[in-house]
Amino acid sequence: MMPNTYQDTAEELIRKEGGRATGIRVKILALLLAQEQAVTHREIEARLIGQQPDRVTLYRVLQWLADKGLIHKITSDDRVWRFHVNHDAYLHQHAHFKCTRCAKVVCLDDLPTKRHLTLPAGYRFQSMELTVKGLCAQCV
Amino acid sequence: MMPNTYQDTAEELIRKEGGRATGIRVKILALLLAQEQAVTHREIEARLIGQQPDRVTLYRVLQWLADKGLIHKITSDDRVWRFHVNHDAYLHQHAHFKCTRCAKVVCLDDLPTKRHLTLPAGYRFQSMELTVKGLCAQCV
DNA sequence: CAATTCGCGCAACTTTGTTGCATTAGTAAA
DNA sequence: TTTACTAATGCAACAAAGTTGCGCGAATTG
Repeated sequence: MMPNTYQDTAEELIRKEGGRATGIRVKILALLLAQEQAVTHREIEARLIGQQPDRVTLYRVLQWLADKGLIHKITSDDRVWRFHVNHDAYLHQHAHFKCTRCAKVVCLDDLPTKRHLTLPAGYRFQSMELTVKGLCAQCV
Repeated sequence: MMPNTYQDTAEELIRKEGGRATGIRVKILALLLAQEQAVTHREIEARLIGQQPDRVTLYRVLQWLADKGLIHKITSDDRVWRFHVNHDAYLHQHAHFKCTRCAKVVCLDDLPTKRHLTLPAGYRFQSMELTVKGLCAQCV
């Protein structure tokens, strides 16, 4: 289910950022590398079988990974952060999809161009967050 | 600062929805009618001078107003709901702008067309939430 | 192998929002 | 105006998500 490659990749990525390759850090990042969809703090906690990690540590590891740009945090309307690995395709800004039935969140490839938007006078654009809602293939 | 008209309008709108024109309901909706930008629960609490409303009541009034379509809830990355009156211009779906310095949130007029988005096969579109981030005119 | 210090784990706290229930106060009818 | 009905309020307690402080252990470096 989760080959060693993920563990190895995780360790390599962490070292490349100058961090210590802690057991937990490696396990968390490896787990994230193996996920298709974005996962919540709770889901990660539940899937770290065998290992029962401290909640605070998990929060801090996730924050660290996000700060280093290895993963990204996703806002949602349920006030829960979701996390997803920054694959090459997602290094740039991209939209997210959230299923209104099963609450699954996945990353979409693109973002509509910003020139379709007009901001009030004097406002400066920095970035945009787009979440598409609907039904995923399993819930349709 | 807040003419009676807002109170009167608020009372009228509430009755039109079949609700009781309670003192607090009227005051809250009147306050929202007077706001340019979207406000948080906390901000409303602070601005309801003289009246020190129960937190729970405030939450319930806001939820009721949202359920009746008189206001709308806005999601944000700081896990705090913001509320804004449904003026005519905002009855349809629209985008929101959030200032990354002062955290101000305002409603934008439009939403880019959805035809620029491609969902994975089998996924069904329902709606989209777009938040533009940047600096507002005061913070530039 | 020893020293350093980064990161973990525990405890306590904060913020935001919700639920249950008794009481109050709008509203409409007498 | 008074009465009766019930929607809505206010209190207390709870819940979920996330944060802060701090001592200790373990990953790394020399």
